[in-house]
Amino acid sequence: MPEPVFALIDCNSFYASCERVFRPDLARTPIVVLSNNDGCVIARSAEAKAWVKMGAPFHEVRPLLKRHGIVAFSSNYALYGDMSERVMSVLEARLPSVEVYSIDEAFAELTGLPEPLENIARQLRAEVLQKTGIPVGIGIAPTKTLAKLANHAAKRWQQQTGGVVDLRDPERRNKLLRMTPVGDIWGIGSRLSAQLKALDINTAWELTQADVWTLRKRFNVVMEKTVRELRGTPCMSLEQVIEPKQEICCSRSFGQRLRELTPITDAVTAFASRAAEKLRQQGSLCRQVRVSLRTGMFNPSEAKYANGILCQLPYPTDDSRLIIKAALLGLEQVYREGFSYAKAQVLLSDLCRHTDYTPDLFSQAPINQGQQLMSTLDAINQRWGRGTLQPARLAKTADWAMRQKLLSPAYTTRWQSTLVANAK
DNA sequence: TCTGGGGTCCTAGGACCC
DNA sequence: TCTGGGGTCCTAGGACCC
Repeated sequence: MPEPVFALIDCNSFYASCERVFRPDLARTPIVVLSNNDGCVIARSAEAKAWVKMGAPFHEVRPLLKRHGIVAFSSNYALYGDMSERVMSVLEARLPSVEVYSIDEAFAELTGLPEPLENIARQLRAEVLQKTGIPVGIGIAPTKTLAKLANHAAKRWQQQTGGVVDLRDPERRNKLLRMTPVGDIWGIGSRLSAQLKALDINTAWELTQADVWTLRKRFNVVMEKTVRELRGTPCMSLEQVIEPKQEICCSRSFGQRLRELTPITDAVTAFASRAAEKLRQQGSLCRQVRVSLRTGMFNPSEAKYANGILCQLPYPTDDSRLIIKAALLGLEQVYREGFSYAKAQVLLSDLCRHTDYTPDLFSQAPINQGQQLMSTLDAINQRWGRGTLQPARLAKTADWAMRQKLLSPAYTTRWQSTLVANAK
């Protein structure tokens, strides 16, 4: 058996790069992309990174953006999702096994491909750029955790490396491990990093030198796997099968604070409806609906309140109407007068596969009732764009709708092409 | 007099990721 | 005025059973 080789392919400043593909005039202009509601900065082009921190509240950095000529965009997930599919198709066409890990990252196994792998990676990089306009970095290593690290290095020393780093050479690996802070490792967040520092483990290399069993006892198996992977022993494999999600969530901050129950009811109806749609998309049923509601958490002068409630459904279902009904019953119990609410969430849990569920003889589950209606609804919404058909109770213009003042056009979607066609 | 112990299931909460 | 959204895995501890 040949030693396994993993690659991590990661798009550079993905959301910012997507915006730039359709705005070549901004090729050298620093760009940031904002979270929903234009709340905070969630992506920065390379030039913007020097000036703006990740997660910085937009309203705080606004003057700074202006001062440095940084252009801001509201997030446009329809666009990013579409660009992501294009990038992944190129990878899947070229590589034998690909695991799409997130919207902008994929792992791949390069085991057995002809050397030098670095050349394959460089060609791949060029092809993705040429076909999609998106620049990527590629890390190569014997484990996923090390491939992540290699990818970091490829981005950090883009000029010197040409965006590709192969960490299979132990000497090169140790050199990099010694200069990597422990908190930069995949799987070590801020909490664990602080705890490790308290044990005088500051760099990735020091972590590889620590005793695995002690670490396992002090932390958990995840930590153990991380350490073993850093030492070069693969503990994680490529996962190509997409498992159905175990929870489905739809949550948004409102565009403005809401005090009255009515507009919040509208929002929760919309969130429940969207969550039910996702549920049907993956062919699952749910038994539980959790609704939660909260006020703003940052402003000290605002009265704070946060509460959630779990509603059991009488039988597993994917029917929007039942899910909305349960969510609204929950909302009534959670809502208190006198607060300014900032955000609501609908979470579907205790899921099972549609095909696995057979209602027993005496259950109250109606067989197939509403299924026809739901699939028609989904078909229309897929054909004409999300929200074409909605629950009747939803108002046309919503008080809760997001603020997205800086949204780019939907360059790539069918809905947009229809609009353009009509305009002609 | 004496008040077990082991296994399993479930849930909440903590930590992480992008 | 204004601070995202959507997930996963692991563990501890309680409930329950025998």
